[in-house]
Amino acid sequence: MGHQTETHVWDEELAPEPRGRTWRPEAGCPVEVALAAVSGRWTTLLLRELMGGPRGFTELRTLFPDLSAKVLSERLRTLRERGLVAVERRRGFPVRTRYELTRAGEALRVLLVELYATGEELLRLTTASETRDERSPGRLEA
Amino acid sequence: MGHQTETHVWDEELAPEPRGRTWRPEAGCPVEVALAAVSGRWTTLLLRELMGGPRGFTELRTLFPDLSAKVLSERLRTLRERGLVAVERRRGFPVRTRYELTRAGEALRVLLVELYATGEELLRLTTASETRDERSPGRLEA
DNA sequence: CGGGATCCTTACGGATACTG
DNA sequence: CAGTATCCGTAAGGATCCCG
Repeated sequence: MGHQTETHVWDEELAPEPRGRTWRPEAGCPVEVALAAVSGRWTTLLLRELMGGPRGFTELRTLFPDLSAKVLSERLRTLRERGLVAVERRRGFPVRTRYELTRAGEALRVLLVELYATGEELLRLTTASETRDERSPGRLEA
Repeated sequence: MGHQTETHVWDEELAPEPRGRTWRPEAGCPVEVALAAVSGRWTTLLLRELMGGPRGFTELRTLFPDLSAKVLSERLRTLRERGLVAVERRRGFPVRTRYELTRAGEALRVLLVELYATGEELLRLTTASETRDERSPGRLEA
């Protein structure tokens, strides 16, 4: 069976190149990469906070009282591993740590803004008129 | 203790209004709403496909051979519950079903495009130069 | 101060089999 | 054709305690 890749018509906006033209969730697909970056509970909140500048561990704990130390350091480690956050440790006593976004981490700002905008749009569309089947009369192709 | 909400300086772009100014993952936060919409394995792939027009159940199964019937119908049900997808059933034999995006579902297109763009950017920034600490000398506030 | 180690519980995704 | 029902393994998130 020839794969459907050959015959399928591709939306140039949604899948401009081979990496996006996948038929399974592939780690190399840009969409998956971006989603992985912001995935996990608390992650977007942490990113939002780090967008305001470097923060310390305890500082973050104070800002997010319901976030346990374990999960916080887990999130921060993941963000480090993904190259989105960098750490700086000041020796001495007490120990000081600063977490800050890398360039890659800062690149997520646009996405966060878009997530917010889309979320608001969804809230508008789904709570305003609770009419089932929102589809308007004649519009499929713009 | 007065909550930090009163004293915290807010990024008007990241959190323009109270719903985004949360200190825990709240379901009402627009960012969470948007993330919930695209969350789950296979979800973005299904959305990408539905952006091209209505699709049938078996059609989707054929397009995604590695996606089991259980997970597919699970995803479709979730998307329906979130008001992102609508179903149309043709009676008779054999049964025909068509899944299509609602207006809310179509609103996700912009987000998918942004996810792709951000993902590519991340791939660029993290694979090109594998230098640790990507931060450039002097730039925090633009 | 800034975590790591351990344990537990639930949610998720996948495989298989069956039905209107 | 278009699903549902059942079972199962893994991973994610949280609670608690401990340590340099």
